Amino acid sequence: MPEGPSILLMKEDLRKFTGQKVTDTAGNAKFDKEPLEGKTLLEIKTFGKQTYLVFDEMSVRIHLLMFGSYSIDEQTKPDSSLRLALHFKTGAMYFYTCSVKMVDHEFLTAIDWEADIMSDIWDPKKAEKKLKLKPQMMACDALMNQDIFSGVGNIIKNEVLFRIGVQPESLIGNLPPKKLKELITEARNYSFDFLKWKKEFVLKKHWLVHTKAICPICGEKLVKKQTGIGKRRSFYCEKDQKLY
DNA sequence: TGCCATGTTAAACT
DNA sequence: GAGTTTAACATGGC
Repeated sequence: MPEGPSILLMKEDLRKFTGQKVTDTAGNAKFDKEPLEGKTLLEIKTFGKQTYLVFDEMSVRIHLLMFGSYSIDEQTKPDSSLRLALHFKTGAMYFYTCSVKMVDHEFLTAIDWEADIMSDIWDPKKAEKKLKLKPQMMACDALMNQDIFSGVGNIIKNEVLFRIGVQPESLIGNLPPKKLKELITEARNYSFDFLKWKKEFVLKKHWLVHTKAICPICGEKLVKKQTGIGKRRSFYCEKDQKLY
């Protein structure tokens, strides 16, 4: 389910509940849910892969992790697996298999919202600055770094690196300035392509290297390898992606 | 059936 | 105590 663009789609789905009062809560989330009852959902904010349901004094932070899911109005899974449900007059939202936490307003103000790859206020210059501070970082780790490219996940990482012809283990400091800029602009571009394809249910169809075996450019076999700090799988072409 | 994966955090190490 | 590595969590698809 969850890379940044998917989270944005979730926000769209949830949006109809903003301005409404919580009438009831349920789920096995391990915090006291009662204070939410009677509170008005003021706003829904997303930051990368995180979603914040904003109430007057507190916010609920939701992270779908690897397998999280949600549904609207109709509960599709058994009670026992329900992490959190918020009921409203007109329906309800349900979250499963996810991390749910209460956070205070200071938590929200501490977030660097300009680091969100999907945001209107996304700041590529800022990303560039952050990258230049860490020349020893591998390109694959840079893209997965949620403080720099909040919202980018492993799929986006692989596809972006292929698009710009950079081998995942290339060091940021070795990239020519032009490539570094491409890395930043394509991270955002691809995320919006991802969003569009996801909406049309054709996301997988557009993968060029992720989970693939053959390079779409030269027809050679792709390399599949765990790379970087997170040891996440990378798919790349040794011919068409240069190691800097 | 068993393995693996769109992710993060906390515990357990050195 | 710091920095680093491993484990835990949990579900669905192949």
